[in-house]
Amino acid sequence: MVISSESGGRPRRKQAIAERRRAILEAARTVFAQQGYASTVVEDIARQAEIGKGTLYLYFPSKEQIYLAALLEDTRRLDDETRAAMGAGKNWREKLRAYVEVRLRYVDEHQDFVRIYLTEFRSMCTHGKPLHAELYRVSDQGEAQLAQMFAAAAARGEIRDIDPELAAATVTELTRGLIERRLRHWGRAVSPADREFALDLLCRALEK
Amino acid sequence: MVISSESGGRPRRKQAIAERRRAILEAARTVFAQQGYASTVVEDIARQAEIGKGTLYLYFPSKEQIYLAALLEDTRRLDDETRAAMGAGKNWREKLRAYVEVRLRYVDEHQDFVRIYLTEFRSMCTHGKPLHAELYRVSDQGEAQLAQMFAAAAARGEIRDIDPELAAATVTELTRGLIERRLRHWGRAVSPADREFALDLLCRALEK
Amino acid sequence: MVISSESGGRPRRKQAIAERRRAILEAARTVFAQQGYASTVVEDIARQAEIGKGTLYLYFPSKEQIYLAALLEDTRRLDDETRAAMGAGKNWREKLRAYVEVRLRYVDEHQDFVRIYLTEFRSMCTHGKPLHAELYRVSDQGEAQLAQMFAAAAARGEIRDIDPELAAATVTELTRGLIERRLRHWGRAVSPADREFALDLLCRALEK
Amino acid sequence: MVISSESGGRPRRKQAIAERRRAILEAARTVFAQQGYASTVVEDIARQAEIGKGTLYLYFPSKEQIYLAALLEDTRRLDDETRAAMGAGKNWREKLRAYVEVRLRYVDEHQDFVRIYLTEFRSMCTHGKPLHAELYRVSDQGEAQLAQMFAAAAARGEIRDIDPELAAATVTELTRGLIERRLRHWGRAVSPADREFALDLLCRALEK
DNA sequence: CATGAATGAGAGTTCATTCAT
DNA sequence: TATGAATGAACTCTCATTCAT
Repeated sequence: MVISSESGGRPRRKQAIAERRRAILEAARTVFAQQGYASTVVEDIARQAEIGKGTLYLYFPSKEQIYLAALLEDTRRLDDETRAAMGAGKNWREKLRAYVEVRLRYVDEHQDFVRIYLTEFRSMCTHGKPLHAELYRVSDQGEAQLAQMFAAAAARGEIRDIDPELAAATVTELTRGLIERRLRHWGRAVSPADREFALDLLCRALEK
Repeated sequence: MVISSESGGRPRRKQAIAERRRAILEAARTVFAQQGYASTVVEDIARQAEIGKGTLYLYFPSKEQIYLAALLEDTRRLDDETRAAMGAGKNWREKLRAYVEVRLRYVDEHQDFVRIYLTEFRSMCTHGKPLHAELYRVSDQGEAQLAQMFAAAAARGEIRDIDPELAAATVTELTRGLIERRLRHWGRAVSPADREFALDLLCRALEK
Repeated sequence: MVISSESGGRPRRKQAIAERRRAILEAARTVFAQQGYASTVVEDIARQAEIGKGTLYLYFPSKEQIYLAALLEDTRRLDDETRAAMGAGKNWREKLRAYVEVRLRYVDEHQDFVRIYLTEFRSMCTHGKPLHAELYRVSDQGEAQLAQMFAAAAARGEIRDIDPELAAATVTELTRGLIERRLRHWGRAVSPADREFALDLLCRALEK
Repeated sequence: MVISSESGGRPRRKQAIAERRRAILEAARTVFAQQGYASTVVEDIARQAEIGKGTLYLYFPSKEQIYLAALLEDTRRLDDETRAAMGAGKNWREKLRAYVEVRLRYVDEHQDFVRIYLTEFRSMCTHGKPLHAELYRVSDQGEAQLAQMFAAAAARGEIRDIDPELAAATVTELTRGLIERRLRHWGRAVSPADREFALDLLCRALEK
């Protein structure tokens, strides 16, 4: 096929660039997750992505930006999935369960990202680094959704009258705990029990 | 020259060395907490400790070991205080509250340590670094105590029949959440409400 | 396909190539003059010439060769103009004035070239780089003409009996001084006074 | 001798540091003069100075600063010598001759510096680089002295009534020409004749 | 013929660690 | 014992040049 040379050429190029970016980010996640930000050498990422060191710098301006872009991309995906899953829930219990389950599923499928997110990213946050404001925003979105949901449920009298933001923070933290445990004892299949324990605990504490 | 008695001279020396080590660790904590592990330069620690850079290497073999030693020392202290406070509690509720309150108090008094612990340390854990096995052990001790306590309470029928380790992990995570929130929004005095919310949630979920 | 005649097709091509080369050199001069050799990036030249970066390498084998070619071309032009102007002079005074004025005019019209010539080029000369022997030759030609002229004038007894080469070198240097001053304090319109001062000085020193 | 341990120690150290700085600058001059600024690699300077690459950075913050410091040091020395020599001259002719001779002598003794000064430095000047204001100042001082001298001589009616600054600039340029010629044709001992030609020319042009 | 994405050698700089004093 | 000047391996990032399209 020789059709679409002029009209298709540019989009094809754009797509190729996007593809390359994605590949680099994928490689970066792998390496960052294995070695951490500081120990990762730019050349490692290039090797993992099977491109030249200089090529990286055609797609990203610095090591740090690669890192942030990798985080941002995955954070967005996680947020999208969370939003979708919670939207499908019919009541607060289902939505709560959806939130937790999406996140746990994400760990299994994107172990690298989560490993980075839980450790390196927070470390960077704590120490001054301004980072992408965008990343912060997306990062907090999940919790914000939970808070809204709790506020609505409380307004309808479906749960006790609690501070929705506190409740949301609590859910976030418990979920993070589940994730960390799964990340640590990889393979040990206790996760379902863990999850049910946490969900049960939350329901008992929130319901009227 | 007075020949120092074996039994008197050596201990004195040992004590002086221990004192010096402590001073170095104190300085290290301050600097690590402010700048993070990677950004901290060995010379910063030396300057903060008001000693020469080379002198550091008489007391510790590497930057990393200073870091770990600083963490270990404080982790031990925290564990000691936790043990003492929980011991003073008369029932599971009091012990639980003691656990949480000791840790929250520790944040206020040792902000530096906690900042390191919550961010940098976890980052190191996740990535290969074997670290001190000792540090891991001490670090998990608090949670082990909680688990024992829950097991005992369950045996006595004071709480529901739950997996004590899961319960302990949950408490750990909620407490960590409280600490992070306090660390992030320093000054915002909502912390007591946060704490009571968490404790209330735990009690509701655990009691029969 | 029309087989292009050997005699007609090729010259046309050659001309097109020469045209392209000239355009590249023009662009190169602009950029080199603004940023200096070291700070200039090959891509800057390509952009200025409105062609692709790779295309440059079809016309010149390296950045350095572009630089030298740019210098050579302009040096040749300057030499041509100098020769013509001096040829029109009727006696040594007029020829001398012609030499100086042509060069000063050249500064105004080819500021870029002169800027490169006075600074970068000399730097390269001094340090090993063999450069184009051609460039050296053309570059010295103006001075050689002056020397010849002084030798002739001395032979005719119109000026003192001085070493014509020394006199020529002196003229070269004074002219270069005028040019540098003009280049530095651009706009300050004292240049005519400067010029007359230098010419007057030379005449006083040379005449019998 | 074991005297002066406390009281002499610090000054000795300061002196050692100054000595080291001087040695580095000496090495830097050698290398810069041979290869030019751009082609010189920091490691070359270190090797020439017989120290480690990192050690350089204990004494200077950057390659550029080494360069400037080398220039400044020598420029100061040249200015000092010029001032002294001109001060010793009893009339404008002697002072003028002193100026020229000091500078020519300097070339013989500090070939490296002069080579840098004449080529690289001017190149840097021309292209934006702010540099040490100090370096500019010192650099212009010699010419300023000449101008003052001519102004005084003109006021006393010893020379024609010319613009002293123009005259000074002219002397500077002629001297620079002498230096360049000497630098180019090293060994060819025409220099005395060159010098006398230039001086004779200046005197003829300036005197009443 | 024209292009610009890809490359990797090589640059300046930092810093944990050593060791002569 | 205490020191900090010295070190060089290792880092991130640049850019002249190539070559598949």
